[in-house]
This record gives sequence, structure tokens and C-alpha cells, in this order.
Amino acid sequence: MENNQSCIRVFADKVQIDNCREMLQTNDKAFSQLSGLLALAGNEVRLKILFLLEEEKELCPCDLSDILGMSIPAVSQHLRKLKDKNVIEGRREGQTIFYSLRQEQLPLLQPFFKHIIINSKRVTI
Amino acid sequence: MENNQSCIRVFADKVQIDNCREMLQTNDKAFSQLSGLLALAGNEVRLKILFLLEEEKELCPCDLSDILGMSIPAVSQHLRKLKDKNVIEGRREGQTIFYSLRQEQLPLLQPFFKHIIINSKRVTI
DNA sequence: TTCTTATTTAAGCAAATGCTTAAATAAGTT
DNA sequence: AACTTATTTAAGCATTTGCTTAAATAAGAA
Repeated sequence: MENNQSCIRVFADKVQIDNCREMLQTNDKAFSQLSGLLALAGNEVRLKILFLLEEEKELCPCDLSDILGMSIPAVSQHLRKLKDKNVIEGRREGQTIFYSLRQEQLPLLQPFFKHIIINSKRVTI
Repeated sequence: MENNQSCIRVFADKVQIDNCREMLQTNDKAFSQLSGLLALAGNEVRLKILFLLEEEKELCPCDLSDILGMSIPAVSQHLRKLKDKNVIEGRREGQTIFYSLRQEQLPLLQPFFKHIIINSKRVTI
């Protein structure tokens, strides 16, 4: 966008716009981090993985492959993304690696879980 | 994935895996809807738009273009996605269209907002 | 009507995403 | 050591995403 004054309107609230710009700048890092996390959870497979880890405490790629009905490499690549952003962590036990949610990001994820659990209870009860 | 029994391990908890599968199936629609919404908010520009609408009640594409420092068509296309999934709605006033958050999806969005507001307050105070 | 302004839409394109298959690691067993 | 199993990594590829520019709508003003 090389033309910076795209809007020529009269009724623009200059102060409001400046305040908003400043707010965005101030919270720049928070927006970037949060949108990054939401983008991770915005993939249906990864959202399911997160939810499964919440419910089952820990699962290995093999389990997840069985549960989700998709190939191990596909699962593994999703796990990698989650691990790279510190959402999950792995613990080795022999050949098997058990993944679990990291407490760190949990407060932000809980609201989603709650939403799904409610639906689940409605159906099962 | 044509090879269905990718995992040959002995220690798989058959019951656990079946329960998980069933849970996923039961909540299939919820996962799809939720991940759809999270994917929308997972884009940094759209997350900012949602937050701005929460703070300012309503804004036109022109305002958003100024605030975000990006072209009007780019903003418009983000607004369209948000509108298509019923996250925002528009109200016409002359040539201007004011967009605002729909109450419907608000409970799910609030937790994100809270997270950003906290950071904002920490910095400004 | 003609002209201006606000917004949307469409076409094009580079970059990102998410799978696939095949090969590479890593640990355990024989 | 050789063999099996669990997992990761890499390369390839079709699809999606998010911008750009240019054109199309929609409403108001001259």
C-alpha cells in the first residue's frame, strides 16, 4: 500500500484512530503471540490433539494416529508445530514418546475445552 | 492413509482409543465450528480487527485501513470472512458501513480480549 | 445526469499449509 | 552385530491464504 491516505472522508475521528494505532503498537507482541497460538488451535486436527491431551493427560504419536485415523508422519508434524510453540512437551519412555500439554499455555486453552466439554456432556448424558 | 494398522505396539489401550474416537465423533460439529472460529482469529490482522471492534464498538473499513496501515481491499476481504462466519455484522449509514461484533460469538472471544487487555493495562499504568 | 466517495469484488500471484511417500534416527530385542 | 518398532525428517505436490491492482457497486452531491 504505497498510497497512505486511502481515506479522504471528513468524519474520521483523528484522536480515536491515533489511540487505536498506539494501542496496537503497545500490544504488538501480545497480538503476535496470541494469534500464533490461535492459528495453531485453528487447525481442526491440532485442536483435537489439544483436546485429547487435556482429557487423557498424555498420548503417543501412535495413539493419536489411531484415534484420529491419519498417518503417523502427519500427526508427528502437527505435534512438532505444537512443541515448537511450547504448547506441548514430550517425555520419552523407551521407544515411545508421550506428549502432554504444558501448564504454561493452559489458561488460554481452557476456555475452548470448556466449550467442547459442554457439548459432549449434553450428548452423553 | 491406506494402511490402517500403522501401529503394531502391544501396549495400546484399546478401550481408551475407542473412547477417544467416539468422543471425537460425538463432538464432530463442535470441533469443526470451533476450529473455524479459531482459524479466523488466528490471523493477526483479523485478531486486531476483532479487538478493535470490541474496544470501539463499531468501525468502518476506512477507519480500519487507517488504523492497521493496510489497503482497503485487504481489510474488506478480512471483514468479509468475519461476516461470512457471523462473527461481525454491518450497518449502513449513507456511504459508510459500520461493522461491529455480533453478540452471538462474544462468549468465545472474550477470553482472548481479556488476555490482551491485561497486557495493555500492565504497560499503560 | 455527471462526479466524487466508500466499499466490494475479481483476477493474479507469491507464500504458507497439510498431506503423501520414502528415508533417516533412536531405542529395544535377538 | 542384525532385526524390529516408534518416531522424526525430508521432498514433493495440491490447496489455501492474503495480499496486490484494477474494475464494479452503491450512495450522495453538484
